[in-house]
Amino acid sequence: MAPRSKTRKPLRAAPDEGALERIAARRMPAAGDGRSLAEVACDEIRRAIREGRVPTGAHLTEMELAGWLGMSRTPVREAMRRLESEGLLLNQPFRGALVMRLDVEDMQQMFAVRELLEPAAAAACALRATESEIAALREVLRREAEVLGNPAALIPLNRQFHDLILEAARNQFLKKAIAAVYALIPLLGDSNLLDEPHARAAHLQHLAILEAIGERDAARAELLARSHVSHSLKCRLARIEGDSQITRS
Amino acid sequence: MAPRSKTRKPLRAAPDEGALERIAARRMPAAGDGRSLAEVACDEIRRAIREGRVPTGAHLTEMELAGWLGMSRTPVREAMRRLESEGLLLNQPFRGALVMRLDVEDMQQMFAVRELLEPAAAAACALRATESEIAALREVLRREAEVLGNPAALIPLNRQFHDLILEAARNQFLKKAIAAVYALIPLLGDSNLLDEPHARAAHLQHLAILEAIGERDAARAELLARSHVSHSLKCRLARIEGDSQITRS
DNA sequence: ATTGTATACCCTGTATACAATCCTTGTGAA
DNA sequence: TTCACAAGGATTGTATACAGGGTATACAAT
Repeated sequence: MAPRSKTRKPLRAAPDEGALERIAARRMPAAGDGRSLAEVACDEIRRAIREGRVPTGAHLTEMELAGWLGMSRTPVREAMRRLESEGLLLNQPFRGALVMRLDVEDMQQMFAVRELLEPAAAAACALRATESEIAALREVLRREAEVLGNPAALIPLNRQFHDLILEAARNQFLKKAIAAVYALIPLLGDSNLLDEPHARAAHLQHLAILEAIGERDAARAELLARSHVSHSLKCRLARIEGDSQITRS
Repeated sequence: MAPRSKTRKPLRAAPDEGALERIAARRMPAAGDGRSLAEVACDEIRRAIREGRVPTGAHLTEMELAGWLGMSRTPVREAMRRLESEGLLLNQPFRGALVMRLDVEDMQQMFAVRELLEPAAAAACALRATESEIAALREVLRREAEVLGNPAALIPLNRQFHDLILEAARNQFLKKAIAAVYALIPLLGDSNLLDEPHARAAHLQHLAILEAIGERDAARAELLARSHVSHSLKCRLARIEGDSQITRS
């Protein structure tokens, strides 16, 4: 089917000089921890974007990232395609990719959808969560209370709280829809939870939501979740005066 | 930040011997129509799934698909990763991929989320659509009326109607969330619109929704869109007695 | 000085070679 | 008979080679 004329050249004809460094820097597929290099690349790039080390609007090339991450273009390429489909990168055919940029209006759109989806998840959770799932939620909030001043510990717990609710809502499509929105959160820059007063407020809201869930009061859980999202947006907007990655429009 | 070592080689130094065969077997990236092979592969596989030529639950390997599509593993791999992230394929590390399978409960979950998102889109559309967008919607429905018995023509128009509403809703995140859900529609098998009575009913519902949008009545548009989705689910459920790809649980 | 054209270069898109991993299966011993 | 374990095959994960597209720049022509 492919009448290619094969002037088969040995691909390994590269001169041996530098072979030592090669071997020393040998990378196994799925190195060590079972994660593929493509996954590593994906996470690294995402993290760099979230931390602002790669500014929004920056131009990225496969070779550049491959050099930075110490791997070949193939897994980098895969990672870039994935980030593109998540919406973090904007691919320009034959010309590399741009780091997506969100303005204030985009952020408001994002929160508008979150105000739709997260309350639905809370309500479904109130209806369908098992007792052990509710116990797990309580445990997360108990630990959350202990680290309100420590964002590095708090942020994963916050994430876990939301993930557990979503899991208990028993709807893979709700999960997918929310994931599609959450994917762009790295573009928003620093989390609200870096600010301790807001962290305390958010924690209290979590407690209230969980209480409603525990009482199987779906309507109240829904309402509280909506105001939780809405409060989070207000905090973000208030902070935009500062150094956020979000461009003021 | 680009530690590229440039061993600048003359790219034009290719010897002329064998040039004829090369030209005969020429493969261009982004062949002809501007679409990359990876995109072609993605669409082909998706289509094969939708049409049931690849049954749900089937096991796929990269080489197999590469052979079928007449291209190398690289673009196929890219396509599979994309379809995996859409949720159509389930990747099993080192073991290939499975075509995802939805049961009735999954379908009900999907429609539950659509009942949340599509009414929101209709409402936002009613608030924000320009007059020319509304005119475009009218035009689509006018053409829809003419092909109610011709699914091949009807289905793209139906899609266009929903896309135009989504576009007019002016919310990229709503768009992303709905896209995440729609991505799995190919797994549902045959469209409801193959059935002319249902096509007529759906068309009438479209007209009603558009009328509400034209009158800028967001609440009514929302309500009508919800019942449109709900009706669509009922039709799907009624058809599951038959030959659907959906497995009865 | 400005515009048209050729050319060189960077980067992507694709193919293929190679390495690592997983699963299967067969063989041996308890 | 059953379990442990090793060898082998199948398939993915990764690296690299190569061709083609897109753009900028230099040079020529007006």
